[in-house]
Amino acid sequence: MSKSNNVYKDAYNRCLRLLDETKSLPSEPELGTLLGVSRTTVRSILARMEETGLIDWNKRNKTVLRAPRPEDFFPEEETDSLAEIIERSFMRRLLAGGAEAGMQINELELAREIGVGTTSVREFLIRFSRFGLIEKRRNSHWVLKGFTRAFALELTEIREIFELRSAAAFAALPEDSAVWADLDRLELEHRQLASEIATRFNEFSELDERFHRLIHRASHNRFIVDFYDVIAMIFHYHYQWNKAEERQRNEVAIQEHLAYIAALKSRDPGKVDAACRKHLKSARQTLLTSIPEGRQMQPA
Amino acid sequence: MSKSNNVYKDAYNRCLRLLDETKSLPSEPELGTLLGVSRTTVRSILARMEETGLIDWNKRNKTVLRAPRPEDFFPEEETDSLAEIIERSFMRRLLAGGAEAGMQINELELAREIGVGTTSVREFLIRFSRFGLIEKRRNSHWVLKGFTRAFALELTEIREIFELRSAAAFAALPEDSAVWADLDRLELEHRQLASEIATRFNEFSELDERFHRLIHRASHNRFIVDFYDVIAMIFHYHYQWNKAEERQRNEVAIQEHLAYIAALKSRDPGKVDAACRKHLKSARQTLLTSIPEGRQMQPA
DNA sequence: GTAATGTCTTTTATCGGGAAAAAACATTTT
DNA sequence: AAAATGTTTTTTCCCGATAAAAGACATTAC
Repeated sequence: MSKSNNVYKDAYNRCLRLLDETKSLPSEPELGTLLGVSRTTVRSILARMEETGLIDWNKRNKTVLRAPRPEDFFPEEETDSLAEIIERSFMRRLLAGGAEAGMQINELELAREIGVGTTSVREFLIRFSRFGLIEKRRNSHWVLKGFTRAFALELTEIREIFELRSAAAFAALPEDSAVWADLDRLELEHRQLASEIATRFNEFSELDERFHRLIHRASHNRFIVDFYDVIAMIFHYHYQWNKAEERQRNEVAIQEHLAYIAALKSRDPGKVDAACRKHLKSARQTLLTSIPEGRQMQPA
Repeated sequence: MSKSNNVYKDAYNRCLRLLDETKSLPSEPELGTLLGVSRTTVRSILARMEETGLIDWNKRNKTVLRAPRPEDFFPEEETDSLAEIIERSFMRRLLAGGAEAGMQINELELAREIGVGTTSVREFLIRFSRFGLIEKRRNSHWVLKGFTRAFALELTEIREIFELRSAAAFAALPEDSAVWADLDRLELEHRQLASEIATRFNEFSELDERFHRLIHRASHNRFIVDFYDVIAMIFHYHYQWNKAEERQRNEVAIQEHLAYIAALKSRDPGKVDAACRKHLKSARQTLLTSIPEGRQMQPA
């Protein structure tokens, strides 16, 4: 079987959405950039679109013949990369409970249960290990360290160090830096979301990530920027898992963000520090309350 | 070929050194713990030792018949794991120059040149990516970010944040903590090394790592502890590469460590902070001077 | 002559297989 | 009965192979 063509399927689906907007598609290289794939994949997409009568394709001419129908799309689950499938499956087990600290992780068993090769699982575990939740025993199995209270505290400690620093760096950026426009745009999005919170509260998670990444980038330090991957990952699954009071929490967070943005715009270090601290404190609280107190990691 | 038996060969060599010290070897499980391998490997070792007339092996009885000779040992290069081989080979290229920032890294080519399978190279690159020197383009090649001045500055910035924090935590540890004994032992080792600096200056690198790891552990934060892997890796290869003024540098560093240790023992936060800062500053300087000024990373 | 399309080559992502090493189970020894 | 040895099973590590995807080169269109 070797390799699934999820890249093609995902790009195909995204390309279908373009058909609604135009009467004819752009050049192959242009489509490639637009969809983030190579020309090889673009040509496969065009070939299929011609086959299914969606477009008429003749060299430079790619005329749209009809609007895409629901059945033209590939099923969602076929557009995920193996890495995403493995990650989701792994995180589900991890958060579903029964995943005690100290437990062994078996590559072969994981591979079998998910229905993929061992190589993909190995690569996933190696990549995943930087999140600090698992650890490798040389020439042997992986050990689960567990999504514990200790983990959350260690994670948020670093987050707070890094974000306070990044926020200070952000506020010190020159007037003509492009980030101020980015910040304005984010502020607007926050206000829009706040006004429609009743129906759109679940969109906050994505906005949250973009906001914090913008701030972290101001550190100009790859280790700080990369560390946000760990935070984003944890919060991503945390949000999926723990929906209790979601709307309420997000409403509070939006207001904190707006205060934080105002502080950044004031460029007053003291205000920035205070607003940042306040928000981080409640973020930590949210995370901590979702972790059951009972089980603690055993000392090694 | 599938898998090399380097674990066996390395353990065999280490086991040979035990023969000098005793008249008979301990039980199989005990040997396994001692050598850090499974009983399966222990039994392979014993089997060969019997074959080559090194021991007489009969059930619980493992009598040493003769002292090991140089030709009994497996060649050093056969005892390295594939991961180590790939890492060394990769770092040599990286530091040997000609490795410009932005350059592409080709898995297949690397695998061919080192003479290993692509899987091992891929796994290495994934593991290595957390050091911040390379980056993956989705569905495509890796990009070298380069061992640049910017890298060194970003690395040392984090190091300083983490170590100042860890040092403060260390000094605040209770009197009865085991770390104070560890620190005393390290202090002694420093003094011994200082007195024989003329002949043993190249042993400093290893002592340096142990010292800093001890301090970082006081943070009780896995992300801080793990980050020292990045520092250790960089300094390890940096030391191998840049031997200029090595003795002089190490002599200074030992004195700084001793002052740092004294400050920790005083448990005076102000003194700790000052001694730590002073040492980190000169460590940063050492690293920076070894990096050519000229080439800078291109903005993305 | 620039930028597209058409064609061919190389590289990446992933699997299955096989030897090395670990782990589990059964049996013996003290 | 605790701990060793003997035996069998399982898992990890690593390679080679193959389809998907990217990339390079050749050709054509404007």
